[in-house]
Amino acid sequence: MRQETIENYLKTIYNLSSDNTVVVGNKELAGRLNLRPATVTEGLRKLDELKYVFYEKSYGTRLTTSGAKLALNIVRRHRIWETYLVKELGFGWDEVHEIAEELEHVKNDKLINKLAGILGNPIYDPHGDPIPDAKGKIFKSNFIKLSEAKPKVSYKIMGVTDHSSAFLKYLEKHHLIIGANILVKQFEEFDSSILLTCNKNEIIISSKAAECMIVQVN
Amino acid sequence: MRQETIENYLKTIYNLSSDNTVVVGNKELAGRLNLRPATVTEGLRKLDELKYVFYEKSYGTRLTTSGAKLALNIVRRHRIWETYLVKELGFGWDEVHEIAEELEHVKNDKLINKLAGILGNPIYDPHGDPIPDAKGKIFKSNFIKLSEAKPKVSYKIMGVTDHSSAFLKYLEKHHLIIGANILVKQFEEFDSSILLTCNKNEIIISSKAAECMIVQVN
DNA sequence: TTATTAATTTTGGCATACCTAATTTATTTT
DNA sequence: AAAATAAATTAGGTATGCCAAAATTAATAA
Ligand SMILES: [Mn+2]
Ligand SMILES: [Mn+2]
Ligand SMILES: [Mn+2]
Ligand SMILES: [Mn+2]
Repeated sequence: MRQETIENYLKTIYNLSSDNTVVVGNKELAGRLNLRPATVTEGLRKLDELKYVFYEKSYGTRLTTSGAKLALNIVRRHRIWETYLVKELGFGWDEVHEIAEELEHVKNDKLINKLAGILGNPIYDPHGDPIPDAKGKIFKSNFIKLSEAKPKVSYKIMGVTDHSSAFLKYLEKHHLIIGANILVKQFEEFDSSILLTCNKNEIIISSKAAECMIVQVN
Repeated sequence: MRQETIENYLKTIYNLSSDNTVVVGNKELAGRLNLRPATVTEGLRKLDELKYVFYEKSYGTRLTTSGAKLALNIVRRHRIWETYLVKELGFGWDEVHEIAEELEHVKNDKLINKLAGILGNPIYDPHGDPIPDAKGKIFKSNFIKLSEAKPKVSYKIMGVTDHSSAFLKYLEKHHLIIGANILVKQFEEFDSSILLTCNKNEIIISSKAAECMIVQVN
């Protein structure tokens, strides 16, 4: 298997398995990788042979220790590059994901560690995602999705789970950036939309948007 | 054809054809690309169909205008990255070529132009190779190989044509770095080795090394 | 100019990464 | 527990990028 293919599978399995607690299904994996389920079945069989995953037919897939190690490494590269592009090269947080998708496959630990060093070994990337350290250790936090927040509680925005330019630009337009403090006023029963205040401005957020926002109690 | 394959062919043809004046042969191209001649024959047929090259069977290959344009773009990316790695990230000139071989395929003009801007739009890379500007324009110089120099003339080292770590470390050990002034004392008839002075030290250089050093009359 | 040698191309194959359509297996609904 | 639906797998196929060995063409030496 091509190294880039392996890396994309492992990274995606990692992102879907929330810390290896959930087994990943073929259909969802196929969707994320822009492949057909049949293709993914083949791919997983090979990754299983390479001992990167435990693949149980018709059931699901988990990363092995070595698979998780590689996955964490790719995730580190991706997030370090995103951070470097934003902090050192002046890109917007909405334009770095695509570039990092390519840069993450450049294999050179010295390079990544140098970038990380220049950045002061950051723990979070521009989207609030935790950056594994050189050993693969990741800072564990107790963030929740905004869609799971409680009314009348004040939160701080810590991250996003959708990295698309469209979504990030939308957030920016409403000043819903990382670090911003928001007060959840109420949930609309009808469509689960949320009324909240941010910088003294009231705004209504769709449940879809709230699903993609990560917050922490203030 | 995969984009990366195309880029590697075009870049290599560019590097072998000295400004498109020489037609490139299959055997040499195969050697540079680490492929077999039979493979290159196929590849060139496809590139010809894509209008990136003029490929004349059993004769040789030249870049078309569009092929040259793409080639220049890859060369620019490669050399900008090499320069950035050395100047901004603290790598040695002997360790950047391999990394740049990967980074050069990351396609994002804004990124390259940003790096170039930070560097002050350099015209030469760490090995003395000219860097095409964003439009593909290259600064033309009248450098010669040290092997073609004349005795009793003083030169300045302007570049190298071998980017291997082994060669660059050898040069560094003898202070034969870019910008250094040397005086060619004499050519040894027997093996074409060169006796020269650099920083008041005498040193003998093999013809093989001299072939890979680019100089300019002082 | 005819050998001889070197470069190039052709032929036939192999492996990888995909796909669609058909089939099987698992999960929901009724 | 059937029936219906959804997910996963298998079977069969295409396109790409590579190779070795044989055949051809071009270049060089005799
Ligand atoms: Mn990203
Ligand atoms: Mn990110
Ligand atoms: Mn180089
Ligand atoms: Mn260079």
